Amino acid sequence: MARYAKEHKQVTRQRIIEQAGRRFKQDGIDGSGISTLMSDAGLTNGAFYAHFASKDDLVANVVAAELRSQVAMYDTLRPGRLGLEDLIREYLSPGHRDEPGTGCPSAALLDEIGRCEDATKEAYSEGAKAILEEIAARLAPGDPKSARGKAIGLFSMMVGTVQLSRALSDQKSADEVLEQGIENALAFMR
Amino acid sequence: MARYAKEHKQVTRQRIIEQAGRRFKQDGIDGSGISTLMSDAGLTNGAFYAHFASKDDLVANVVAAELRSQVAMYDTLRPGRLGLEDLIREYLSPGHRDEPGTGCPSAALLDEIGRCEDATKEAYSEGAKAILEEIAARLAPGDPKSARGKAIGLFSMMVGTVQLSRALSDQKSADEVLEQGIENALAFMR
DNA sequence: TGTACATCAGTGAACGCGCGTTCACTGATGTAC
DNA sequence: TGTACATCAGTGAACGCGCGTTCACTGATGTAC
Repeated sequence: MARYAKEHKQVTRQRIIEQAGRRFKQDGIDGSGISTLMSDAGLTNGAFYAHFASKDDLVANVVAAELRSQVAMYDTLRPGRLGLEDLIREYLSPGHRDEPGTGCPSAALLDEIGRCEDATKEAYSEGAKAILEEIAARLAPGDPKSARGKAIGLFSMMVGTVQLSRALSDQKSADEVLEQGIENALAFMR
Repeated sequence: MARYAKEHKQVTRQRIIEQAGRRFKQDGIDGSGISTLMSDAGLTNGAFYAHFASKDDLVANVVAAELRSQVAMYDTLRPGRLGLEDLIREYLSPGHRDEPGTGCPSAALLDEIGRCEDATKEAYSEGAKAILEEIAARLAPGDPKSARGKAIGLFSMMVGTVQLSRALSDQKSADEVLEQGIENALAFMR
């Protein structure tokens, strides 16, 4: 292999983390093996431990990165409540439901994260806190502190609704859940 | 081994299903192996295939049984909205959060169920439908049909809130999520 | 009443496989002289 | 300018282990005679 530029290894590391995020959200954390993860990143299994101390170490880094990118997404929205409404409609869309790999990590992995080791839960907690702040700031720009409780409810409902829709076997019910979910979320945020 | 009464094998099968429900909810479906599941039921691994065609077959049966017992629980509640309020407070309690093995299968496994094969998702769908009907009937005894949408929102919010509380690493935030969750659920059901 | 046999839930060892992890090695490059 | 060496990201085979699954066997009982 070539002797690379100084950032090369970090770039590779980021690629592994990014691809692992996709794979975890698609197949679950327990459902994704190191060989698959590395081959997703265009590498072989042996290189994994040059980048991470263990699978758990990767998981914590992936969860941190996934939540960071979720937080960043709030900056791309229209300002205030309008942006939140747009987000709700996109979040509770068939497109998001049917593409977990590129979607919300909470919708795809939240119960599994609850069973992970502490470092992963810490990474999740930090990201979740930032997301709740983003939501609260849009619900009540003047007083985000008091809107925090409502943000928790809105976020939980959105996550639960997508998970429910994904778990239903008939598309008609699954679609109904999403449509009702939009109404419910919009009603709740008022 | 003894030649048992006619029901004996069915009793054993039910015991396996019941114990597997606990174990799945505690360690995840992917996280629970056949040997562990059978030893939980007081048996050895070899006997498994006298009861089930495969692990997937067990999973579908466990999900069906878990949801049946969730539906049955609604009959033990106080009638109408009062019973629903009691349920919300118990569901969003630290006790429920800290004991997933004896708790709600949706809170423990919903995203994993979304990745299961169709038979499991069908079992889940049927049970979820019955639960939503129970909730809707209590929200609007006169017109449960129109309350179905609200039932979806209430159920999703409760599931998402418990998952979120379980995923947080510091107990203070985790408790805050549950407390706010009760307020949110009670506000939403009005 | 006593013996031989059929039943069948459950045992436990073994199967191939993929898991997470380790490690001796590769080979393209930059550096030293 | 040309050659020898150090670097180090990545390779790929191997480790022990637990997975889901199979199967020859056990042994306590009820039944047949």
